[in-house]
Amino acid sequence: MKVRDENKTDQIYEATLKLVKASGLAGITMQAVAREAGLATGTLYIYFKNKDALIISLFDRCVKSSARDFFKNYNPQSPFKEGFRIIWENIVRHRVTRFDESIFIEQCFHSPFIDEDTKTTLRKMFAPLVQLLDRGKNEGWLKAIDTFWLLGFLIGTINEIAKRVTYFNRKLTPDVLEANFQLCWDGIKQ
Amino acid sequence: MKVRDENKTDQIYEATLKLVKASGLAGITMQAVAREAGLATGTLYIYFKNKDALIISLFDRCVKSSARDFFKNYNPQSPFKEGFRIIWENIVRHRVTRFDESIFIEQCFHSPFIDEDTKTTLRKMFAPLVQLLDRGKNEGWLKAIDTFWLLGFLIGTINEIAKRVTYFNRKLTPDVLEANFQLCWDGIKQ
DNA sequence: CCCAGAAGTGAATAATTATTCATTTATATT
DNA sequence: AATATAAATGAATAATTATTCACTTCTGGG
Repeated sequence: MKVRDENKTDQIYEATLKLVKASGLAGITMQAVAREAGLATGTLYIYFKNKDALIISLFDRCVKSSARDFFKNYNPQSPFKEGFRIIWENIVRHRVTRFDESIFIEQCFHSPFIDEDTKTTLRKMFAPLVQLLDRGKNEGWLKAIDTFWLLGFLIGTINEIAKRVTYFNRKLTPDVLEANFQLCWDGIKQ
Repeated sequence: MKVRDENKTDQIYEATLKLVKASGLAGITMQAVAREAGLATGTLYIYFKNKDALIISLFDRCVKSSARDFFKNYNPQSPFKEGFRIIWENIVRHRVTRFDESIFIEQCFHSPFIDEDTKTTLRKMFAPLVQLLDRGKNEGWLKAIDTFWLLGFLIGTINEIAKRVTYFNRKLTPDVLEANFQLCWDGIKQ
């Protein structure tokens, strides 16, 4: 009996991400994904019920991958600024190195594939950062602005850093990282 | 002889923007656009050669609409901070009130419809802001960080403000505007 | 008030894309 | 080594969507 090669799931995911990065969700076809993954079209349907299932399942994987990376090495007990810097850099690095995932998530957000519930789940991903920001305000580090806007401010700048590194072929050198951190930090600090 | 109703072009544009906002470029069909615009499918082909032409033409209109709004009431001779505030607020207001256009431009950027040349054109849209930021650095208002990153920082936060106002149904009150301006300004200021 | 000619229509057709399935290939088990 | 069973294939089919076109509806000019 031939056994299922679970690597193929990843091959399919990576092929999809690559194509979405290159030409968006609108440009995706099952044939293109199969070709990119080096498989026959029919094979996709062994691993996924249909196109929707593939997209939704990949979306889920991307969200989990983000959640894993964002709070790596973060200890909620550590001093505020230290913890903040770790999370900030984690998110930046993740968005840059897995830019294809970020684009995919962004595109899914405005697509017929993802429903409102799933969007809500995604938003919960930032919960530990929200808590940390609240703590930062209590400890007097941060401006007394609604955490909702503080978080948006941070996410916005980080997303744009990732776009610029990718589109303009910039490197994420320590200098670049430091300059951008300074921009963020001076923005939110009391 | 029946004469062409140029309002229809706008009807078609608005219908497309509405649908893209609701379910992304991936979800767009000519039939859906026609239905949304209250026209027959065939009518779309009187006003546009085909789907690609519709998308590209709308993209162009959106870019022009942005360029018009971004630098409204801006006088390059006025004091730095004053000019900066005007442009900043123009962009925020435009992104919020024409959020559908922002989403559309963003989605087109990652789609098979828009080519590299067109993307380059779009990026030139910010030229007057780039100049102002350079001047701000010369006059000692801003941090000595590559204008490339200063611009990215500002665009990123503004985009996220627009997303949050829209998705979470917030109002762009003077308070909200002021708080977010403070975040941006404190970030970039020397 | 008629007519020419273009706008507007939507069902028919063409093109593209998703999905299936008969067949082939591979490999665990005996 | 033979068998059984599931993976893998890709051409065939189904479904969806873009585009056309024969026809109808307007309306400006005569």
